[in-house]
Amino acid sequence: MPNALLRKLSSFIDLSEGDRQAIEGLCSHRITVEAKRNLVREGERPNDVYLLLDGWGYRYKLLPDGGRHILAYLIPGDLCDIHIFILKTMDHTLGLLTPATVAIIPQERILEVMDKHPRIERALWWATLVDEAVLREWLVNIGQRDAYTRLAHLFCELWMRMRAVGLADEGRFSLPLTQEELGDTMGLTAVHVNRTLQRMRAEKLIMLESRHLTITDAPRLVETAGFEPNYLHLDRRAEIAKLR
Amino acid sequence: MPNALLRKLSSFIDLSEGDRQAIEGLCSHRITVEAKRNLVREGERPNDVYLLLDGWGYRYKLLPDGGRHILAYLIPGDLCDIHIFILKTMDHTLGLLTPATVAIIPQERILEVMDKHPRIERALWWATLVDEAVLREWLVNIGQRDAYTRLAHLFCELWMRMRAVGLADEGRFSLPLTQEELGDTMGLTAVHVNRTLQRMRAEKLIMLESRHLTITDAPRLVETAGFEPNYLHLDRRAEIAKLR
DNA sequence: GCCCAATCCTTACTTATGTTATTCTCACGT
DNA sequence: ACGTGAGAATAACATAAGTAAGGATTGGGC
Repeated sequence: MPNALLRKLSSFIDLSEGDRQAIEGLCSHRITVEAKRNLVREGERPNDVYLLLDGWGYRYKLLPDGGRHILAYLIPGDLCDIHIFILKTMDHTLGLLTPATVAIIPQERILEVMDKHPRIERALWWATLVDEAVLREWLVNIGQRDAYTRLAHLFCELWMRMRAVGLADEGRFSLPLTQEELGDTMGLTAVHVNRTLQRMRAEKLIMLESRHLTITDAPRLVETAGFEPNYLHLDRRAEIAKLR
Repeated sequence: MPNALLRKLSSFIDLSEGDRQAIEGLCSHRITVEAKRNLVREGERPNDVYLLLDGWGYRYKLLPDGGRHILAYLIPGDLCDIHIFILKTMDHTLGLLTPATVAIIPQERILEVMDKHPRIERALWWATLVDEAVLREWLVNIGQRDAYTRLAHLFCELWMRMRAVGLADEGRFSLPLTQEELGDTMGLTAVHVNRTLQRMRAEKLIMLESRHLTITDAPRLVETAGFEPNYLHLDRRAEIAKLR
């Protein structure tokens, strides 16, 4: 299995053989973690950078009233904040949704590699900025769109991101999220997520079963979502992965 | 009038005299811009970094259906993304709400200063990461809280941020936002913002008049918002500006 | 001092989404 | 095979927030 980080960064910038080896090197210390574990909790200050190689992770905050809001999903190739050590403490929690393979990279290693490989440094910054851009788009999504459009938009985004790391064939990919988790992501209740998914199924846009999403009518899904992939900043190689 | 950026960064880190002068130097090229102008539009690729010295700015995205969502407010001392040049194009627009004084800093100047002054580099990263943390909190705000709590939370945040740059005395500060703009920020209609403000006034939490917000019952406002300022990462000097 | 436009406020009515509760369906462990 | 529990699916009902439209204020430009 190819290295997801390598694959992701390559879609942004051409890497030399040395760059590639350096990236492989970063992933050398791997651990496997069971589902539902937290990697870093709100209030803590991690010493390492985590890189997800396999499985799904997520960022979330808990509210005093027991609510939870999911802030981001991490798929293979995604890094947690490479500059977290500048801040005193985490303001949210980073957890795993599925069993996962995680590379643990000590701060110094990352800094050293970024120092020696300017292209990697640039690519890592790109990845960080894209994460932030995704956050902005989620804000728009929740703020401005109704439940149906919102879910459609999320599915389009996850589809594109999974494709970018080679984890979606055609319109089908792993989506290990419960309706409750989808609700906590979109600011909806699980009940309403269910209603909305029924409708999307009835209208033959998607199939969602046994933790896999199949997009059955991509053009219409993209259209109803008003999905514009520019915020993912896949520009350079985006041609390869055109929407249709 | 003191330099707002200097003031903000000082609340995070102790700066040397040299650092201070370097920061002052960054602000040397100033322009004044009239209200409602855009500084950088979606799709463009700016060459300079903008620093807001006076007035209010905001980031927003327009939707195909004519909707608008406001992603962030910029108050004096705030910078626009110092690494925007890594991405090919802006995925949102940066505009001004009021007449403003803006410092224009060429990329190279910023890079040069960051290179020569590691403390400034660190402080600028801190500012960037805080901006992102604010984005996350906004997502939670819109996703999980009702209109009343949402507005209360926004007011708490803006109050804290204005205080951090010395622009709020007691519970009063400039808030040049129309109800429509508040709505586009919180994912609400102007009508509902109005209703909600009425209620907040009736319950004596705030006064909002002639573009100024006065917080009349801070403890209750903070409590109803469930406001936890940790995400603003004001840790070091936060003691000075305790909530109550 | 007066006009115009923007902002604000208000009302009556509609609707999307939340709430609560019950049943259904598997996957899994013993 | 059997029970258990998490997740999914429904249903009836409640409510927060949206819509549309009009009137009241305000403040800046002449």
